[in-house]
Amino acid sequence: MSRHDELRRAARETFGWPDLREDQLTAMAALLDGRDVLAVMPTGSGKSAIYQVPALLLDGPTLVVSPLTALQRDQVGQIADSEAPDAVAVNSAQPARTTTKAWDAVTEGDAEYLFLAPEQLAKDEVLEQLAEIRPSLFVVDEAHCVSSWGHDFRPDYLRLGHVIERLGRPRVLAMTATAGGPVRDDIVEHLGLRDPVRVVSGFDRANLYLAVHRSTTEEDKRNAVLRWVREAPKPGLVYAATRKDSERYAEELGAVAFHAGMKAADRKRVHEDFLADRVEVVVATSAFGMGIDKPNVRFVVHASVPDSVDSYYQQIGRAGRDGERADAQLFYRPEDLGLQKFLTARPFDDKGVQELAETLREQHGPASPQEIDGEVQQSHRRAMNNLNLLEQSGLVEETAQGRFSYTGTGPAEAAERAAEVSQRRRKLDRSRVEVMREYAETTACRRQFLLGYFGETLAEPCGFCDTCDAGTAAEQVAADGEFQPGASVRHAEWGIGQVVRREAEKVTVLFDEAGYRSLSIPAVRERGLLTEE
DNA sequence: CGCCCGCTGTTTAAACAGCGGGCGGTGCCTTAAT
Repeated sequence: MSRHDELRRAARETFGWPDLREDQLTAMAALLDGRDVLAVMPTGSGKSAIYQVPALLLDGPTLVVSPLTALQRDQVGQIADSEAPDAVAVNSAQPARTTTKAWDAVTEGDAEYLFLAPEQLAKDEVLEQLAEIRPSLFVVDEAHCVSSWGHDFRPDYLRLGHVIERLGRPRVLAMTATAGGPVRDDIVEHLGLRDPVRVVSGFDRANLYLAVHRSTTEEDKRNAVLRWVREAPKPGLVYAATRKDSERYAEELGAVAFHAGMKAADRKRVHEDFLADRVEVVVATSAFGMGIDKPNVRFVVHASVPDSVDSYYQQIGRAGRDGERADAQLFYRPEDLGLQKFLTARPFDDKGVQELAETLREQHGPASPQEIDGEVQQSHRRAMNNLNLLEQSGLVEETAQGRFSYTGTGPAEAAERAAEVSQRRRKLDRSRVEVMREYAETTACRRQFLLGYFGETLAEPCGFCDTCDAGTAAEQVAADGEFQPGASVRHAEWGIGQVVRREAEKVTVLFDEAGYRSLSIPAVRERGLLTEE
């Protein structure tokens, strides 16, 4: 029996799925062959199947790294409802007794799927247990978190590559619905994927109408948001930039707020009420979203720009999953970009890096991250961020299984090199905010813009966005063939990059060092700023 | 970087302008105190 037939049969018999799509089969077969896989596929396209089915055919349990305990609970429940072998979770949100049972089930081979957050994998005793179990498949769900959270908010995401090594390098599957170029690179690099099979499928959401409303004053914008949402078909979702704003809009709209400052019970209730159509409109910060798979969301309104096109696309992707018309409306003021720049520009922790470097240098022999964490007067998050920075600076190396040593000279060098790494990151983050500006301000086709950002091309303006309606999209189609998306270019100051977007008079390039930059074509021509490689 | 809120001072004494300080988003996990 061919690999594909074998997979189809397992899918049918165990999960009751009548057939698998070609891209699912490609990814699954690659895993059976022992390859690493990066799957970038829209939500609702059966991403989970990609690990659930091959897991049945591989010896040894499957580890699934999942960012939220709520998601873990949902997925465990979903598998329990099928004929598949058992799934369990290990996290702090469940009673200790449940966790003990979960470990027993996995150790004795009674459970096939084990869900945990990356923070669990930062603990030595967890790694020791897992190493004995010898998992055959390592899955990173919502893998964009590696990039969006790993660099500061949840640094354990950036350490998963080491965890994979430590576990004897099982094959790895990284899955996400949204990832532009740098995010994909981040995932591949930090998970240490080896020549991964990349399965990337359709980004276009043709039933989403895309539009941007520009306002001059804050007050005008507020009123425009309120007016639009009041008149729109429901249910819908409004994204606000701050907690306070989400509450204010919610009150004015007679809607419900959702943000991370709320009590867990309240958040749970809002989530459930929205899914069950008991609440028509939720006004949320970016906390709301992951795990929301509701078919009939008629609009996603942004009352403020998010921090990147990646986030924007992720958020508007929650609208119109039933395929019916839905709206993605962005209410834009350039001033709102300031907040996103502030939020993505966390200061470099000079003292912390020095303390960590000093501690590492004085230790006897290589140490585990947990031991290093215990030696410094810093929170886990700070310590791991600083360890990650030192590692990216080339000053820390894994010199024994799961243990790390300092290879640099003094703390001064450490601080200097780590600051450079940190600054490069910040530049990229800022440039991603700038691309959000470009989206909001373009007169070209918005869909062509979004798809281009994710490396897909749409030959003609889409005819289903505000710029197409206004007739400006057609004017922005470049008349010549120079600097087309994908072309490699070189800039005197910013070095090597790749064209991600071309308009009639403008080109946007993703530079390896400087992030996203937009250049005017006349200036480029006149001063010979860019050369195609 | 820009807002909002609260304080000050002004002035058709109850409300309003002007100014400055503080604040702003994502979730694990842990453990101590009720």
